Amino acid sequence: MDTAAADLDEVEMLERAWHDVTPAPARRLLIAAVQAFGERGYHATTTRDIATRVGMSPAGVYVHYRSKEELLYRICLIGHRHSLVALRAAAARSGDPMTQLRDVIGEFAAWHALFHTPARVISYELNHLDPAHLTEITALRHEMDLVVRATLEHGVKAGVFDVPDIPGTGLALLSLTVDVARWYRTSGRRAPEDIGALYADLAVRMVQAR
Amino acid sequence: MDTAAADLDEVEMLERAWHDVTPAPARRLLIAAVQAFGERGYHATTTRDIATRVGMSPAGVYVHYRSKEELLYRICLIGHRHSLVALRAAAARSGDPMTQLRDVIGEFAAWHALFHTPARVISYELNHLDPAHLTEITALRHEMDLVVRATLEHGVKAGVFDVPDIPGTGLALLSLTVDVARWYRTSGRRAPEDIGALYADLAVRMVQAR
DNA sequence: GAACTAAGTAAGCGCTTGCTTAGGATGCCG
DNA sequence: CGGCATCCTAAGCAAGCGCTTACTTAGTTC
Repeated sequence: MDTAAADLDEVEMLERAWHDVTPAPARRLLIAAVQAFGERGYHATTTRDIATRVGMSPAGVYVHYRSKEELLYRICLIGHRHSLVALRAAAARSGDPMTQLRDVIGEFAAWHALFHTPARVISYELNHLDPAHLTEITALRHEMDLVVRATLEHGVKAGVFDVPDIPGTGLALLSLTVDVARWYRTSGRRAPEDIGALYADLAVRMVQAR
Repeated sequence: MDTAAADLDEVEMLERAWHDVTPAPARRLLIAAVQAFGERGYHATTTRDIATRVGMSPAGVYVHYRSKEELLYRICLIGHRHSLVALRAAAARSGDPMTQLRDVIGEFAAWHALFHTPARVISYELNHLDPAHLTEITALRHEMDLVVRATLEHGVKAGVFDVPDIPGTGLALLSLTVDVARWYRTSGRRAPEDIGALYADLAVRMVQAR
């Protein structure tokens, strides 16, 4: 798979996933910001860069967004909301603890690969948010923690998981999936669903008695 | 444990671990850069900030380093060398595959917690290096990959590990340890050695037959 | 057609940044 | 004591940054 084409795929996916960001130029700016922030980092990205990516003048950004920070805030908000929706949907799919764990970890890992650029932004650039925004986003991140932890508790209560340290294991599982965004490359040899399958398998091993 | 005191501990550890960076003002600048880059990110850190942290004028930085990028390069170099040394020492400690795996993963995870600020810099800011420097550092990172992979191969060959996908599992194990630098807080409830122990346990579970 | 709205531009502002230059201070050595 | 090396400073430069302002254009409504 050609990398430029894969990047185009990610843009297309974002256009679809973020179709409710309107008007269209505002959405295109937000997606351009994701690309730029993901590639260069928030502070190394200029508003001129973002504007140029969508064929606007630098002042065009301010027609739709109050500031550069607002772009980041919006990205973090929509990115976390979407990943939480994906996570919760995966958790709700099965009542069987082992299947549930496979679904939760497998799909979350795949999500981080599929949307690796926004995932990178929401995981590594969020510290550049204004304090109030950071607090809000941190709370959303904590929600993910709770979903994974509930999945482990479910398995322990059902007597099929052996997890001596639920918070620690939950943190490790979440950590595994989140870090996919750092190392994943569309030019790499593993497709998102393969990563998901591998991680689901490893998660199951982590909760079983030795 | 008080956070400011713990940060001071990290500075002291770095003063000791980096004692061969001379003269002393050069070392103090490098450590100040680690703190600043770790807290704010490379691009959001000014040379004035770094200089001020060690009580120098902004021009003082250039007495010892050619550029801001050279600070980052040096940090990445020394950080990776030290973590590689730690990793290899852990791998060499035992000939028993299971113990070796516990040592490698447990101590690497603990290292990322203990030195979480430089670890954060070398994992998340390296993309801001000049291209030639980035290539060099990327090769060092690849060395870590090889150590972990060799550990898995050792166990598989000895017939005590069940790892269908060695590269993938190696990547996941490395990913687990590297991501400690992102989430670890000295104010958190887990000490580095506790994290190491938890991760060693999870690693062992990941390589055993289900 | 006039008024308004939405979306955008060109120009520019005030400030910041990484870095350079010219010079200074201190300590050491012959 | 003079020369040199080391370590540093004050001042300033050129470029760039996020953002503002005054204006333009196109579309819509009455």
